[in-house]
Amino acid sequence: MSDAAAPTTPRERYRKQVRAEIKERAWEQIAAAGTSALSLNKIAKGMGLSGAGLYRYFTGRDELLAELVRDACQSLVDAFRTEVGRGEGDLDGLARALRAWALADPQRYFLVYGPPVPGYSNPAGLTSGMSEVMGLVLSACDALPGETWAPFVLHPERSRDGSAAASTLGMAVVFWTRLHGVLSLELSGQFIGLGFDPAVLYEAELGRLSLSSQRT
Amino acid sequence: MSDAAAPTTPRERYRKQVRAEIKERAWEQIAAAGTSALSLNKIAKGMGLSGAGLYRYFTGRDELLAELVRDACQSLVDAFRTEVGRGEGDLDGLARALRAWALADPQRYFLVYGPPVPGYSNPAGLTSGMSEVMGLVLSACDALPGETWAPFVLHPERSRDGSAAASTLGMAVVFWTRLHGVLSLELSGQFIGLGFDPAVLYEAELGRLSLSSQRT
DNA sequence: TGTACATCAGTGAACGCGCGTTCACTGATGTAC
DNA sequence: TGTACATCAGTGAACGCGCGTTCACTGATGTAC
Repeated sequence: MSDAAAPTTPRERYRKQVRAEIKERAWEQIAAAGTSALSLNKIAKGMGLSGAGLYRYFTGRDELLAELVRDACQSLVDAFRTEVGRGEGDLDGLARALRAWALADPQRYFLVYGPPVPGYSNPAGLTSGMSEVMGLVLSACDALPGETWAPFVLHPERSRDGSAAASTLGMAVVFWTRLHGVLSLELSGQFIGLGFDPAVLYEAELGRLSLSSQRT
Repeated sequence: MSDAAAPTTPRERYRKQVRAEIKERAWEQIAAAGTSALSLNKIAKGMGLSGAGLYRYFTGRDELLAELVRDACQSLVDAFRTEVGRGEGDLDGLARALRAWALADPQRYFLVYGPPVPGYSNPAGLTSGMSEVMGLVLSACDALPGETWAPFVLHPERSRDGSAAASTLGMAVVFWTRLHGVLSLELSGQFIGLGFDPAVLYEAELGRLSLSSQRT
């Protein structure tokens, strides 16, 4: 919790603080009406600033958006790391952390895993945070008790080179796509009125993942 | 292909034609830059009309958007029905039709199954077309050779009332969420640069669905 | 400790833009006698 | 077949709005001697 002993002047501290509040209010806007509703002017007014004042802290809308995406990724990494730190870094733990993180702010989830935001190219260079997320999922898959993930191998002809990682990687992708399938439909409100309990669906898919691993 | 013998006056025919062109250009805009980029004025200019001219055909942006959503649903229903008509109404046929339909216009897919569009409330009343889509998937699940879908039953305590539909319904939901998981991530470009072939992933998930059914 | 200067947060006005939408109006197309 | 009228497609100008962004400027905060 304690900040690093970086020699921060009062001004630098103030800048960080204001930048943080700007981003906080940006998240509120996004949570309320989606990414396209993000308005620099409204953020400024909300903080008692003139619209132009924001440009002391961000060079423009694009930079703000880029940093929001980065923060979103980092926040997911943190959630996963916390889970790992508590000794819950197995597939179940990560899956539940993922769902909790997504439900806490659906728009943030879609900013990372949703359709590309019109003005910005997020999937261009895979965010460094995202590769870490994948790495944690891979670790969890690797540590599973099941003997083989053969059913999830994608390219059998490629796994011949002795790399046990091929099946693990296939497993991780299935983990990702199946949970995303339930989660994104839930966050989109597609289950409303259909009588399904999204939490049950999610746990059921998760259980089926673990089951197929314990089947020797 | 032949129109119904409705007594259409030339004017009515012309109106339908212009409305159709408006929607066509609207789809082009959405395909190019997402739903939020839909601009009535640009559509009008593109057709050589003044911006105000559009209001002869749509009461406003909302009505146009609503009709686009309806058309998108109907188009998916048509794709499914065509597949059924060709005798390919099984799970595999529907799944492939779904993917082809999605790839033909990713934004259209997201308009139906994606995050709610800011200004419009699509999932309020389940579109009548969507319930038909679900119906066709249910039929396909029901016609599967497997003896039981027990692994997919969601609420075992509820399926005690002899309704065999409980397991079928669970199966249909899993069909939906798993394929959506792969498809939506593919359409979002999330697989780019990761070395996966989305088509292979999709077929693999589909195969696993069928496999678990053939296991007595 | 006090003065001179540089740095920087924030203002207010303006720019150009595109949006959805309204309104009074023109001109062509269809209808009724 | 020709005339009088109603319907309706489309225009052009305007309204109000909010957007991102720039620019010259003010006033407070920090720094150097």
